[in-house]
Amino acid sequence: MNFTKTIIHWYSINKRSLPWRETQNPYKIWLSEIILQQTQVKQGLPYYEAFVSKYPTIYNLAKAPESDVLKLWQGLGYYSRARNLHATAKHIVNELQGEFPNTYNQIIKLKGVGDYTASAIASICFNEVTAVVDGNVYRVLSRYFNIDTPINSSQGAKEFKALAQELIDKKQPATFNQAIMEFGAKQCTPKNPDCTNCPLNENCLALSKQNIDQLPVKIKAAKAQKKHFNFLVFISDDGKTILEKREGKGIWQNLYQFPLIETEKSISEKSLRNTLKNNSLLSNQKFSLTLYNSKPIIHKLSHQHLYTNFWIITVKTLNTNTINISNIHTYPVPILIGNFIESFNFDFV
DNA sequence: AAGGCGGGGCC
DNA sequence: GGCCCAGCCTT
Repeated sequence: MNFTKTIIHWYSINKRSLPWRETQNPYKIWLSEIILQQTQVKQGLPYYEAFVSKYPTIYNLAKAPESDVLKLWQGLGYYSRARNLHATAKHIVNELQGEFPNTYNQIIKLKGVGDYTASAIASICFNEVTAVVDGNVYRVLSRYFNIDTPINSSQGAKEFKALAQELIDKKQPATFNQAIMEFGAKQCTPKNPDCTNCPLNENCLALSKQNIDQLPVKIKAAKAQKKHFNFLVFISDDGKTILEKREGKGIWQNLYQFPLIETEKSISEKSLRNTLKNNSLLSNQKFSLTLYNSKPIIHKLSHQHLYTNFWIITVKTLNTNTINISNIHTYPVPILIGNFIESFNFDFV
């Protein structure tokens, strides 16, 4: 049995039951694909359910405020996905009369949709013969054919796309695309793949050459930088605090945070106290300052390691950017802030 | 071509 | 600690 037939047969036996596999509705498929970008099924599944429940159609999503969409996305990461999702929903409703584009060439024009996502939607919803290439596909193909072209190079992207396009089942592109991804996720895993019980082990070139552990080849990313984040958790006598919206580029765009002092090195309480004396948010009032966490909370992002302190500052009154603490749970915040809010007992206020 | 962009899970 | 995950966008 050849590669394509074997993969599809394996899938028919081993596929997981997942909600987006029960539909060809382009809105739901699109939603699931955006959620699953760089995200494992287990992590994305509850978010998919929540979005379908709160926004059953693209019209519901288009009508929502961006802040609500970000709130529902909170904790999933890569928030540009949520911003683009919302912008694209509005675009389809307002400019395309609510009609989801139905070809790869049209779909890929949508904001937040690249080659992978366009191929997934076009094949699953509209039966177009266009092969998906995601992390799973890179791994399966690089191993089966023993290809060492770096997968995160432009040459690699072209090469693997062309190979997948050759292998795709022209009569059932949707099934093949989902099958090869599922195969990568459950059989040809990154670590310790179960090659002994693999239906492709007879002709897998990397296996015969003992190259499984070396493939796929990936150009290494730069190491994460360390930063020191000092969040100022103001609490006023009348139950207010300060949350600011992160504007511009950079992490957590359009999410909210406590006022932040970012430093190259860690900052002492004494030095922070001096800095605060001249802080306009305090307008020369007396204040008390205590560090909430006993040691810095290390929040690891792909490209930054954030050494974080939460400083509690009680003060009589606040004037700028204040919110009522009783409403704090309605703002979209990065999970680093969200975890703090959850663990810190604001109820006494 | 390279770097930015999250958070969780595994080893 | 490092690596990976149903990638995309900007520079």
